[in-house]
Amino acid sequence: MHTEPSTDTRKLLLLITDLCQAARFCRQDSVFCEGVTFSQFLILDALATQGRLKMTDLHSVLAVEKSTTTRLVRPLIERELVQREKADHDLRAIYLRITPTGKETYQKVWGCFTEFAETIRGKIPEDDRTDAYRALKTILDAIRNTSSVCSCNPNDSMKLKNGKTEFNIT
Amino acid sequence: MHTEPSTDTRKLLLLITDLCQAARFCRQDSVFCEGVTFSQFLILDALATQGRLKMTDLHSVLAVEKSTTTRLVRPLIERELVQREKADHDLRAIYLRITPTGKETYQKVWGCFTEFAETIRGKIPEDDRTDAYRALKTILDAIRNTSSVCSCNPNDSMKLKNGKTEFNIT
DNA sequence: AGAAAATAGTTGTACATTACAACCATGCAT
DNA sequence: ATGCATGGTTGTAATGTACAACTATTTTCT
Repeated sequence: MHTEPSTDTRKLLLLITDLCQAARFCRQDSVFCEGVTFSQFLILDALATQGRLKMTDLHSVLAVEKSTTTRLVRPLIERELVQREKADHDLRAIYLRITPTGKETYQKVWGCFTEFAETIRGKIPEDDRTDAYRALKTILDAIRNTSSVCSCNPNDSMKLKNGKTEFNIT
Repeated sequence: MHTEPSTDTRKLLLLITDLCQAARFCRQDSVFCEGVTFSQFLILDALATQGRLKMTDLHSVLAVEKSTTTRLVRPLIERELVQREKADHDLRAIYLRITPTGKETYQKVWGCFTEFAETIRGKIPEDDRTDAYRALKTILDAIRNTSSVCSCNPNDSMKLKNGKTEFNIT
């Protein structure tokens, strides 16, 4: 059986659409609680399970740019769920540690997330579960490891976004 | 074999983390071209394949709030990739139609996306492919159909959001 | 030792995605 | 009619995100 490429492309488009919707859904406030967003929960989780971490470590946990990490962490520090510590071996680095309050909050939020996770789990036939997880992981990895700079994109200097035009006259 | 809940919850957390990253990745500019974003591509696709559509129809295609639809469509109209038409049977409704320019752009972007899709497809073992797609769909649907308002969330009035503070660590 | 390069982190800026609430115009039902 | 429902836009704002510029420190190489 030969799969026609364009049909398959469309299948992937639909899947990715669903994927984006699901991702959106998972980050909704209603999934969490205590005023903690998904990213913040990930940070708390990393700190709670791995102990003291540097900002750099968080970059890879969150897979975001360093400036983004700074901004994601900020509200946690303001709320004193996380605290900053100077690293003595390197004055540039900053360690983060979860505070006792942070730990409490983390546990509550973990509770919320567990409810959510259990509901989802309940909707996946038990027999399929392991396979489904594995399959999902395969696809997600495939997506993430695709470094696609689309070939028709040689020079996006005059990209039109939201009606605002920039002309590069050289 | 009994699956321990908390382990399984963690498994789902990791999966969802990956999911969000993948979704983010898929919407990157590098996947598309012609200055069209993922959502805009979806709109063009819907119009190209289904012909004239009302804003309302797009709400469900995109699964977003109506105000969001308005804003997503706007740049396409400004760039004249899509045009608005009054519906005569209902003066409130507005029909959208893809323009010839829009169709051209759509085809180019579809090309970009095809490249992307093919790269991904190449990374999923052929035997697994059908199963993987199905499994993914199962999980995504499970997620989307989970109406989780977490029970510890009676009143999130005192939420602290991204304030602006300068760090002072001494 | 001193200059150059690399690394850690913050801030400025900007954009994408998204929602809720308020609003306007039109259509429908009682 | 009058009032509720529907389709759409605008105001406002939160969240996530990146890139570039900058500071401060550390490392590396001459």
